[in-house]
Amino acid sequence: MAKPHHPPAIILMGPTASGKTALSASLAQSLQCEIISVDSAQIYKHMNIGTAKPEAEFLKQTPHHGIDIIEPHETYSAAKFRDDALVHMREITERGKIPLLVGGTMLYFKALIEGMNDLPKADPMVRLMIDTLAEEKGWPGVHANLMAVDPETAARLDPNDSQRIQRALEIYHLTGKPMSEWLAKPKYVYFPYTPINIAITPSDRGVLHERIAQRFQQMLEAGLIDEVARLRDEYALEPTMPSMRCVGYRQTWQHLNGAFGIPELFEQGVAATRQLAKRQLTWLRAMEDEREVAQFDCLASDMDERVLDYIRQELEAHYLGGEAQAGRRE
RNA sequence: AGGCCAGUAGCUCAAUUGGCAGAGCGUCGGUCUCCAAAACCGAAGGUUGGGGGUUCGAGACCCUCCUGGCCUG
Repeated sequence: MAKPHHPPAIILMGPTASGKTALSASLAQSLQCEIISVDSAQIYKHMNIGTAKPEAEFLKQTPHHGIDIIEPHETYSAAKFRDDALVHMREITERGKIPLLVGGTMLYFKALIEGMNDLPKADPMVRLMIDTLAEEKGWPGVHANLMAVDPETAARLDPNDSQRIQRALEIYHLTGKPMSEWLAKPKYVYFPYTPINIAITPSDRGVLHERIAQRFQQMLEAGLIDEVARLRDEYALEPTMPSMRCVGYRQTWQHLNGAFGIPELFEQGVAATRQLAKRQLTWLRAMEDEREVAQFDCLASDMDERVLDYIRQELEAHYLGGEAQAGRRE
């Protein structure tokens, strides 16, 4: 049986403030590629400063996808990302270019590459209903309800895990079947590409923390507070919306409400970013255990060249080496 | 110079009448199937400013020194 020779896709992962954007700009100069942003915050229009979007010039000279695709009051999901990304990847490949997926939203990477089970999409009405229930009896109480209809899922969830309890209950309400039953079915995996997995991680967390503080300071100087104030004026936003729960935006929202002054806004914003970076690094460690991921130190001065060398070497191996690659199948 | 107040985890602060030094935040580790920059779980961390004393037992009481703040001259 002939193995399919899938076209390449570069998977570039890294925590916030690790230099992904600069690296991708550098790679785009040497490779025929288009960029797909794998970032759950850069999807929002008008949220530019706090999400550290690439500069206009870079956006213009290299095609980008997945940036500025929804309004701040709208919602997105890992499943939508997967669908969108697969379309972009096919089109980019058809244009004879390489898709360069860059970002720090690790669940999106996982959803794209490993696929997802066929589950119903989010239903705002059902979620509202469950939220109301939670206000009455608390999440442990809702967890008890889940235990009655889907004991298997309830058992693996903490009684305070609001979002996952809600999701599990939502699936039950929508389909009449417990989530555990849906997850037991085989997962549809479709990723017809040869991934070149790259993780850029800091050899020294302290230095990353310094970068994070520096960058947040720059965001404040660039007008982050004004950006959020304007968003609040122009859109009917709530602090519970995903866009306003983004790192930096949540804290600025609180500052605008008078919860604290700018020094504390800085401290809290920086701390939230550090926590984000920590969770991203946890994801990366787990992913490295499961598939081949080349690691590079994002603090090294020659990171860009090293990554480019690695990519060229991988591309050659896949294309000239002939003997290739088993497609990912499960 | 004299008087008063304070000093406890990285930070902000708790700790009946002297009775096993705690919490929140931060930090670190982890979980993750349609909100994921989200949500959740766990862990580490202390010579209670130093030294001496009283006591079966001191973060607390006594003496002394150090540091910071306030008041007076």
